[in-house]
Amino acid sequence: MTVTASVPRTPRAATLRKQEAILAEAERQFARFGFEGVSLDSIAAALELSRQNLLYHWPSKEELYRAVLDSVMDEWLANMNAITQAGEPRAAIQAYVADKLRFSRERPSGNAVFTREMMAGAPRYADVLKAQVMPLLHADVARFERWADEGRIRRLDFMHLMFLIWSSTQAYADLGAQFSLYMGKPALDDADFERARGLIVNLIWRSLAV
Amino acid sequence: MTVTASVPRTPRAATLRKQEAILAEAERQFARFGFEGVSLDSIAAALELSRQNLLYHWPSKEELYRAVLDSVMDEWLANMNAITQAGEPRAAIQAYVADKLRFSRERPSGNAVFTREMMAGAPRYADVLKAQVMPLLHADVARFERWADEGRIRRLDFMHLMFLIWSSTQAYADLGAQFSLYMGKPALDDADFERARGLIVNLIWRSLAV
DNA sequence: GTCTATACCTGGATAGAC
DNA sequence: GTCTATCCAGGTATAGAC
Repeated sequence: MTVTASVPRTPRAATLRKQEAILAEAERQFARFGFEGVSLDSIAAALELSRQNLLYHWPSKEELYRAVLDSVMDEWLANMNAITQAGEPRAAIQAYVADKLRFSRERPSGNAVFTREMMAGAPRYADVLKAQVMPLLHADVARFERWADEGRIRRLDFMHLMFLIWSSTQAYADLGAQFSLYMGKPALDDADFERARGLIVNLIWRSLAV
Repeated sequence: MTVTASVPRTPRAATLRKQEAILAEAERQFARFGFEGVSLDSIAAALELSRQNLLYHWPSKEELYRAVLDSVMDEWLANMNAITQAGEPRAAIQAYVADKLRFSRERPSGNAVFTREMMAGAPRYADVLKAQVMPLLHADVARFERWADEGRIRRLDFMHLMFLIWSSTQAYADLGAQFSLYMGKPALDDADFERARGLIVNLIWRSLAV
């Protein structure tokens, strides 16, 4: 009899850690090059794995891609309740913009994967976007409308306002590399995000305030 | 002797028209699926050409891709002088936002190809972006600074203001399909662009006006 | 200028040994 | 759970006939 049998060779924790590493690397690469621009080989190579090993953990490239999107969506949904939860318009704007920018700062790749998917017409994720994002958007717009009805904010085109908030904050994830290049620095820092936050919030609030 | 020899079989005009058709189709496909997501076959098929014929007109896929970017850049540079040319801040903002949105409306694919390239870190076009776009951006910021010095506008962070103008207008090209889907219509129409223009201009001017 | 044929490679995915 | 071997589709690009 050997002692090896009693020792668990591949603890579940290690496997989970590896799968998370794969997800993270996949997210990074999909963000830059899109679904078709990434090969399983390039993901595996970055982690010093073989492509075959990677396919052991996910049945296909597409499943891996959807797993990345699911993971981002989970975090996004957990963070993006700012407007509908807030009881007060100004606080809602401040919280929403700050949350969105923080998400852009902390998970730029995850954000960019989404943008790419949407630019392509969401061929692999339209169902989730329509089921999850669209209702949130309409709820936010409705909340603004109610505040306008109550005379607490001026009435703007709130749908397009949401598009502006969304695109101007998202850009700090998708185009952060370009922005920093144009400003002559290696990467965006906390101060840049703080300046962006201040500018966006002030711009919006100056137009909303009665 | 035959008469055919005296008749030019392939007039230059037809060739040019074909090359323009190729460029246009390539732009449309690169916009949606990115450089790697597009095959020469799919471009050729859409034009009812063979891939080989396509490669007769351009030496390689990469050359075709750069030709698309060059073509977009030419038009962009011709349109984007609004701020530096205007003598008056409010007119400058109005013209700039209107021009940028019009460009998003008239050439959404061209705009999207650029966004994709920048998201990837401009692996195939960084030289041109640095040489052409960056000086324009800094000139625009400098113009705002001068107007602020003269007390004609309030001082904001003009670099980030440019980022906001850029991203919020660009979104109507890159994400137009998503926006229209969220609004429950088949495509964005003139009224949508007009609403976007009004919102963005008003938002900015309310913060700039002294 | 356009076509057929072909070279050559990359990439996703499966089978099976260990 | 990881590796080697292999299959096969699709892709870029070139050669050469017409």
